[in-house]
Order: sequence, then structure tokens, then C-alpha cells
Amino acid sequence: MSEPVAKQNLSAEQWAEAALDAMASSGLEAVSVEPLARRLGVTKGSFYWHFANRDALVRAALELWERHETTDAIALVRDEPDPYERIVKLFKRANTSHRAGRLYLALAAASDDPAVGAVVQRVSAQRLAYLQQSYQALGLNEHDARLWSTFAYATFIGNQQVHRDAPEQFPSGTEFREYFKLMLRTLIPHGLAAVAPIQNAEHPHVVSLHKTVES
Amino acid sequence: MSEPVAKQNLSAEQWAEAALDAMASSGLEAVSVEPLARRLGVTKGSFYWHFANRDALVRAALELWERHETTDAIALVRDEPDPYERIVKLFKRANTSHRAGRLYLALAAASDDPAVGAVVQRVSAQRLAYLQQSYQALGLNEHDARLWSTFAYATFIGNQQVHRDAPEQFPSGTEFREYFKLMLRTLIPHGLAAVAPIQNAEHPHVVSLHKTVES
DNA sequence: TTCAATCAGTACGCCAGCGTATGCTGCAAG
DNA sequence: CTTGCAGCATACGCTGGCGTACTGATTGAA
Repeated sequence: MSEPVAKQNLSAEQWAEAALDAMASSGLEAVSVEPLARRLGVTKGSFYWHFANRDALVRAALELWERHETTDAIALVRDEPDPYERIVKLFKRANTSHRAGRLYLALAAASDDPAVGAVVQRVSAQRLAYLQQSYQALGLNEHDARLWSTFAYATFIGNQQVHRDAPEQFPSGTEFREYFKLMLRTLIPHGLAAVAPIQNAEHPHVVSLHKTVES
Repeated sequence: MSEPVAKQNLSAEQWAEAALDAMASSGLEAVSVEPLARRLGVTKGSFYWHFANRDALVRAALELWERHETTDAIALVRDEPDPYERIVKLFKRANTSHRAGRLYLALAAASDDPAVGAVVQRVSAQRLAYLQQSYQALGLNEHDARLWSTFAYATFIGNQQVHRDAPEQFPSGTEFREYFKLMLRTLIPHGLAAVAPIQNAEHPHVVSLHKTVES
């Protein structure tokens, strides 16, 4: 993001972080050794000291990303016993963290690459699983929770996409806050159980609000 | 899509279509002259007869894509006077046409390129505008229609993304049909709209609101 | 038949990015 | 101070894709 800051003695992780930066702003293809070295103010000689080849760098970056994503999610989770608030927090983060969003989109776009695809799939699956779990904690049965969580997750991702691809059209400022509220009250079937915070995903007295669908 | 079919006398449009195929399956970077020529069973000599350079091919492909997207949308529109059914049809198409979805995602991923970005933005804006218009026809005021249409569009896009990035997790078969219905009845505030125009987009079923964000 | 336009093939130079080999420098242990 | 090694620089060869110049081949009209 900045100029060739002539840092001394880079570490492998710094290379990986730089690779993630490059991805976030210009996609996986932008993770190329010589340009990256230039941006870091060194030459290839340094790179091939820390990594066997470009692929190794990509792998390291992916690993870093996956770790970040999972630990970040966990960190966001730990302190929040109320499932409703948990989901709200996840929404918030998804619609706030700009770099994380672009990173996800960049990696997802490159998921033809089997290495990338595998990581993207794991991260997606983990997010979805956690969302579903939160919806169940809200009082939905497993099936409905799966539908709603997929719905909500798709909307997360879609917002990032629209925000990037049509920034002019995407709500901002006050309107965004309204938009956000609309999504919240639409995507979280409240009025359900959330009154008393539930610690375990056991379904209490649950009335099926949006009744399970059937043809 | 198939093997080097040794066709005779390709046209520029065939090159452009092939370019779109390449994009859909492997991104913009895959639109490279020599590989494309191989896939088409010819050599570069042919290509540079039809196009000045690679950029011209990309531009032609983009033009083709934009035309397809707009005419397709219009074609889908013209015969359907009922706004509800119009939106349903758009939903259906968004969740059905696999190639179109991948194409959009590929182009969106490459929207750093200013030429690509401009087209993506125009197409997105047009889709959003049409969706908003349909929501207004449902009886929502302009503002609410804008919020709901953005919401719905983001969900469209997000579905494509999730379907591509986590195909295992995405509903399919019967479950998909349920999922689809859930989205429809959640994202289209019918019931309230069709008869009497409504100015406030309150969800009719929803009773109480958790106090949402600190806003 | 001729010939000109249209389309494709061949051969070449160029460049960016990858990877390798090897040389240079500073710093810390002996 | 010298030795060793971590960290980076330099120089080189290789490949793939771009673009150019030129040479065929086919076809339809004069």
C-alpha cells in the first residue's frame, strides 16, 4: 500500500502479508515475485531465500488468510452469548471490513486454482456452519437454520460484490444504515426465541415463525 | 467449449464468443491470443486479421456481453406485465443460468481494468435500476424500492458466488427449491403491495423489532 | 483464367516474470 | 580479527504470450 519502504531483514510472514495485500488490490495474478520484491524494496534474491518458489509464497499467504479468517471469527464470537447479537456482529463485520471483503472476493475469483479453491471452500464452509449454528441457537430447527444462514451469507457476500462492482449504486451514509437495518430485520427471524439468551443450541419453546417450506 | 474444432473462416464475433467462454471458465487473464487460437484450431495469423490486438478482442467481448445482458433482460421483461412475476423471473434466471453467473463473476473480478470496470458498472446499474423500477411497480415508494432492490440484487449475486465457492454447502435439488421460495417470499414484499400502494416498507409479518444497531 | 480480397500459417523479435547460480556484506561467536 | 552464515544483490537462461512481417491458400467476380 505504501512506497518501497526499505525495511531490513524481511521475514517470510511479511512476504506473505505483502502477497495478501497484492491479492486484495489486484488479484492472485498480482502475486508475482519481482513486482512484490520491488514494492518491498528488495530483489528476488531475498525472496528465494525465504521461499522455494512462487507457489510456496501463495501457500503461505493462503495459510495466513485462513488463520486470520478463522481466528477473527472466533474472536468475534467468544464474548457474545446472545445469538442475535452474534449474527448482527457478523453482519457488521462483513459490511465493514473493506480489505477483508476484497480479499475474499479476490481469492474466490481465483478458486480455479485447486490450492486456492480448497481454502476458499473451507473458509466458506466454516462461516456457513457457524452462521447456521447461530440461527439454531435462535430457535430455528436445523433445516430452517440451514436455509436462513445460507440466505444471510449469500447476502453478505453479495453486498461486498455490489459494493465493489457498483459503488455508485450502493447505499452509503444514512441510507446504508437504513439498508443495514432492513437486512437485519429481514434476515433474522426474531420474535422467536431471542428474548432469553440461549447458551446451548437446544431448541426451547419454539414456534415456527416462518414455517418450514413445503411444495 | 470443445476441442480444437477446425472451423473454417472464423468471424470476429466467434473470437469474441470464445473469449467470453475463456473468461467464464478461467477469468480475464485466460483471454490470451495464442491459447485461444489453439482452442479454435487456428493460429495467431488469423487473430491479427480480425483484431488489432488483444485489447481490441477484450473490448469486443465486453461489448458482446453487455449487449447480451441488456437484451436478455429486456427480452425477459417485455412479456411480463405483472411486476411480481417479473421479479420472480429475474430471480429464476439469476439462479439458473450457470454460464452467465460465472461470466459476471469473472468480469467483476477483473474490474480493476478500467474498461472492464466501466462495463460491469453499467450492467450492474442497469439491472439495479430495473429491479428498483419493478419494486416501485409493486407499490413501494422510490426510497424503499431502492433499498429492497439492492437487497435482492445483492442476494442474487451472493448466491452465484456461494454456489461457485462452496458448492457443497449450497442447497440443491429439493432443498434448493425450498431455498428459492424462502428468498422469494422474503425478498418480495407482496401481500402488502399488489393491491394498495404502500409507502412504508414494513414487513407485514414482522411484529417486534429487536432494537437493531445503535444507529 | 486471372486477380484481388479474405483468411490463415510461419517465423521472428521483444518483454515480463520465473527460477538458478553465485557474489557481496554485516554481524555475532569464537 | 577472522570465520561463518543469514540476508540480500546481480546476472543469467528459460518460457509464454504479444505483436509484426511476410508468405501461402481459397474464393468469387470480372
